[in-house]
Amino acid sequence: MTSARRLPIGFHSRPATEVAVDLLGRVVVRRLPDGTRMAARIVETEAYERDDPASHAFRGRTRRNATMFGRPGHLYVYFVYGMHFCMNVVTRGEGEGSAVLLRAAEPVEGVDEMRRRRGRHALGELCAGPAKWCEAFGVDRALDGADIVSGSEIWITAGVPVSHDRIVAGPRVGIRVGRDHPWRYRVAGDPFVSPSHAGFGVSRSGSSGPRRP
DNA sequence: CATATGATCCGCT
DNA sequence: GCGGATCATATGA
Repeated sequence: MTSARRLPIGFHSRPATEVAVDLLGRVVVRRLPDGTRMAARIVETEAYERDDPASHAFRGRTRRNATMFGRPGHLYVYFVYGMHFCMNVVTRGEGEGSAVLLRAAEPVEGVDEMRRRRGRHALGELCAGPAKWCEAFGVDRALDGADIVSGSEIWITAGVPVSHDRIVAGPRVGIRVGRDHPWRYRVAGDPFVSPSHAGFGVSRSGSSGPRRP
């Protein structure tokens, strides 16, 4: 059965690649100011490590990425493409600039609220992508820096971890550098992952298929 | 101050 | 498969 126990600070205080794998199967819970609850099971993540040229933190601390350099166990939310938000979990330790991007999830609670916010009905289109998920959950700039270990706006419960033999890894998407690292993780065969891109997935012709973490 | 671009999504072809 | 939407951020003049 699913555990509703909240993940402790020690869970987040590890390398982003480790946390990204371990987050699969966990459940993100969102509580709106009016008390409405939403929850979704994580099926896809990406790790952004220290000294990682693809990371927002690579060129040092700025106002935008300041949360990434703060304490682990907090939410880093950023705005992209003039219209979208994406959310990350800060990992490792304060000042390190590591984080895990939450990319896709299976809706498990508050589905009607998600549908209202997304303007879409299909379950598989509510949280299948980082910006879609943020829209469904009502996550925006106001949640940048939120404490997910002890806060009451958004947190993560233990859920049911996914065994390593059911996890596949591939290159991250939407980046121009750092493609050599297979730091995008997903639950193998899960219908709620984000749409596949070139270079990731068994359906593509041979060259760079999925790998174990 | 000016400008290029992005850890995306959606609709159209 | 492709391009438009739409603007904060970063970087260079």
